[in-house]
Amino acid sequence: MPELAEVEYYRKQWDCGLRRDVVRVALHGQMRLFRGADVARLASLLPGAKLLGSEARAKQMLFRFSRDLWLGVHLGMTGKLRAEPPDFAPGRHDHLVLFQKRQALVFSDPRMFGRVQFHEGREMPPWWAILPPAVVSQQFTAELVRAFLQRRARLAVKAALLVQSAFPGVGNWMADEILWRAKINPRALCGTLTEARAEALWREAREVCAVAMATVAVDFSDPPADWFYHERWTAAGHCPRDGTALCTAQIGGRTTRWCPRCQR
DNA sequence: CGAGATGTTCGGCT
DNA sequence: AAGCCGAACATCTC
Repeated sequence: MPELAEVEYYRKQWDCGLRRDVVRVALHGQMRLFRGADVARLASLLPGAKLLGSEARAKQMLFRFSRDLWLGVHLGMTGKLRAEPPDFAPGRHDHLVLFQKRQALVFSDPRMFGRVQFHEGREMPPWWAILPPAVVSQQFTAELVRAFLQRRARLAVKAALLVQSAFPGVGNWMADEILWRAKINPRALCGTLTEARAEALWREAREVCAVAMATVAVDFSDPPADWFYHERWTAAGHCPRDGTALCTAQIGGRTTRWCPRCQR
């Protein structure tokens, strides 16, 4: 589930733990989720540290603690964050739980495609600092998109939208939404897009991200009623613009839906 | 019961 | 050699 706006929503689920100490940590340290992380140090250092702040970027989150400790979380396909009462008993899929006096901060992920990273140091972790500029930011220019499309000239535009180094935070449903709004066929090769279409792609990417952040990210409410989003889930989906039955195919390795009439 | 799921990474092929 | 594609990861749901 988690793309850009959903990640921001889940980040806030741990806000109730801000400015409070971690008293105990429970984790499934042997799981794949913790690959590359020093689990022993995480478990020994976090108790006694205070949660000071958090931030979401693209599909990732960073939690900052006192004592120069940092926790990175990627939700993968099925990851979630939530808060539970302080006497919470972790279930099978609750792979990391930070117990505080008044609540337990829980990270769960049944499929375990997510990831937990642990960093010690005054500076934010290097893997966080190198994330590309957000799609909604000033630095995300039409020129940047145009250059990327040229570099990936032989790649289907749908697959291009899923490249995180170029469109950070965009996932499968957002990619389909962007293409529908820009009226671009998902199979079109990046190198064949006219300048005007490249610009439309850039503009709609920003718009979809901005509106998702204003709706989904706030309370997990649905995007606006006239979005393609609502039709793309249903087997017999129709184009919100012209009523044409939607096409379905695997493009860029992912299920893709589009309107064969207005997306050329 | 089989197929597919809103993500990433790796290995093999061109 | 860069870049593209499909498979793998592990579990749940429809």
